[in-house]
Amino acid sequence: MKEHSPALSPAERYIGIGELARESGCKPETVRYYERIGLLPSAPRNEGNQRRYTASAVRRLTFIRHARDFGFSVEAVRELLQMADYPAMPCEEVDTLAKHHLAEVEARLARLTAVRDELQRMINQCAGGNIGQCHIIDVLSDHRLCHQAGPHGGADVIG
Amino acid sequence: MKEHSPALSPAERYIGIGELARESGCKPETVRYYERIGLLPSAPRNEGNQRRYTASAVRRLTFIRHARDFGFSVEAVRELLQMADYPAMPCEEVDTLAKHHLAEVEARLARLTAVRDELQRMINQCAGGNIGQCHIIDVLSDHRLCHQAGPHGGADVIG
DNA sequence: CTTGAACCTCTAGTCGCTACAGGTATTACG
DNA sequence: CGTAATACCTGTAGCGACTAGAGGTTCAAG
Repeated sequence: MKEHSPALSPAERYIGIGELARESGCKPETVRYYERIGLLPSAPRNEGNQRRYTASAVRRLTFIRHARDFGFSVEAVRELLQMADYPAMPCEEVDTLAKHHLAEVEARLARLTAVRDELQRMINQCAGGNIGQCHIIDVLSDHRLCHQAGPHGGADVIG
Repeated sequence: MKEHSPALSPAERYIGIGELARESGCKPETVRYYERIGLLPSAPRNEGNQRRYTASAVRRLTFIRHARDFGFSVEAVRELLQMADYPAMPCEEVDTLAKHHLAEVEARLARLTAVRDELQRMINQCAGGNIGQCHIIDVLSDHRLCHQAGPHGGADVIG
């Protein structure tokens, strides 16, 4: 017996973790990871203990990957998935989550833009002499040479 | 004996890790971490085994923090520090490092901008009904609804 | 001399995967 | 049918750059 269930419609065709991963743009390890942390339900297994997936798993995983690509955290994706599971609910919460995320993205953009401008200034002002005269090292050594108002915001907050 | 060395000039005054951290804008834990990974040299200790720092440590740590604020990786900072230690060397390498980093920042900016635009579009098109009709969920479910050319680039690459 | 803040080391946790190691299952070919 | 390549399994450890906590010591002020 190759598959767990007999007589499947084409729409219910089972695929392995590799094909699922290919179709949704991630790696098998990541799929198993998502299962472990509960983003994907535990997949049914065939007789040889290998995970079998249907088209609905492809859809769910595609949703996850896409939301992750947009920069939503795994926890946010978890909430989005819960919401997506109840199509009759008002979409207010989805909207709120998306707006909150947009605000974060805009904040990061602002910081990153400031950093880019400052980096450009640093580089443009480097006359190409030796390190002792190098404007880049100067700026890094002394925040006052920086055109920013305050601190840039901490490394983790930049990216 | 309170301090390790007698008769210090005011410029050589010793401070503790807390004051160093305050003056350079990070936490004592981070200072110890930087020492552990070799960004800061092992600090001399007083008789009670506590780290004592001079103004040069403040300068070095400020340099580190500032470079990190600009988004340079710890490894890049390590290289910058080495270069800064040799002021007579040509600043070509510093320039290259900075330019390379600028290119990365610009790439991130481009991706983040694309994400912001798409998020804005998603949110604007949400009519406020229920989740079944929600454009945000639609876009996340189906990449074809996205105005992007290709994939956004993977979550880690966004920030 | 006592109290409380600051300091010490060591370990483990964060986030979102990714990469092994060491084994089993499936599949394609001859 | 046998074999070899590939895909899959579990479990654990690693990445980067810290951060947090436990459990203890030292310092500085009153």
